[in-house]
Amino acid sequence: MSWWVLHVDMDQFIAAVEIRRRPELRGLPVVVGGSGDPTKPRQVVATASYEAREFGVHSGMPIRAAYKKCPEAVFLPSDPAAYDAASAEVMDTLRAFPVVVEVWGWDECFVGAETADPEALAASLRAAVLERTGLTCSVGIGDNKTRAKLATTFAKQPRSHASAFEGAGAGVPGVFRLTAANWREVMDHRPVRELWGIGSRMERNLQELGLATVADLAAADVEALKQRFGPKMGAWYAALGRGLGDTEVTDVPREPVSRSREETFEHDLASAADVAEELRRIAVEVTRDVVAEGRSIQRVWVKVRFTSFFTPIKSRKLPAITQDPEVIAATALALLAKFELKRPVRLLGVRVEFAVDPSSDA
DNA sequence: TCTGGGGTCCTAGGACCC
DNA sequence: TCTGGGGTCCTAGGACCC
Repeated sequence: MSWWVLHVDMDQFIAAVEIRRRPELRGLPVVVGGSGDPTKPRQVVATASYEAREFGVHSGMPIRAAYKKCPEAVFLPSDPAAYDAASAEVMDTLRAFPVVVEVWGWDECFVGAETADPEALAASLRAAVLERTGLTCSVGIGDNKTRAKLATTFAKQPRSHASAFEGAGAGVPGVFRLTAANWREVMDHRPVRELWGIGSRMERNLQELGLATVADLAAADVEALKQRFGPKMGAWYAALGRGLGDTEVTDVPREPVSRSREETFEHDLASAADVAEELRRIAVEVTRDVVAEGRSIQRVWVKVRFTSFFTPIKSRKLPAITQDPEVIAATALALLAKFELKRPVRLLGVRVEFAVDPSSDA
């Protein structure tokens, strides 16, 4: 028996939940996102079914672009409450096993377990989720979170790709094992961008240091990385290249530290009065959300996106913590005065940071 | 086809204090 | 008159993730 970290990731989760309640959609291209009206601008795809992906539709793409690529697709509005409920079904199913479940979002979690046969456990988890919820998932098996999370991407690939790897993990559909034993073989030649935590900007930065592949990053001088990216991030990137990561899995949910609301307007706001009015409304709404959760606020951010997509943010710490929507609205408006509002506004957002809850022992 | 919304964490620079 | 180094708080900005 030894400690394993599994990463469970639902397959096309949002689309799958929609198809589950409308079985007639099975096998059709389905695109979920925004209001469900594919002719409306300023909305993006949340999830596309595999059939829609065949047409080149993918999440993050403007819905109007998806409509151009695949006009015959079924376009559905996003229904967060339904995804919340389906997610809870999945997580409860996993918690019925003698494992630790650490939820990471609607459609994924880490599962920590003592087991002699992680592949058998992964198969049991997948079978139970399918039986209880009608939804399918893929499972990455790792000796830490970094490797488990990455393993899932291989678990989702067509078997012809995944089974091309030698060593542990190949053979079982929907499951892949990535550990210290096969890390180099699987990852060395891959671009750093495939690592969990390296985005497009960091890929470019690393490129400038001559680090293109995972093997390059693994062999890089840690001090040079710290010099360039700071003490924490430099050390972290070096570790990432070697597949090192956290082995701890906890079922204690993390306390949120902030909450926000933001809104992209279908038509840009051109007048200062309109901007102020909308900002006030959003500030009051986010305060209402926070108060409903019993939290107080100690800091306020205001985000403004202009038509150019330039998106500055201003923030202010409050002199005293508060739950008063009028204080938050007044603070947001005071912050708004610090922006140069010379061009039309595309988006407004208000984020508030929670006051540290004295009852928590963190 | 212009580019959503909701989060977290890290770094840097200036102010201020000792 | 000029000289220093360290620590902490605050704000801005950047990067990542789903």
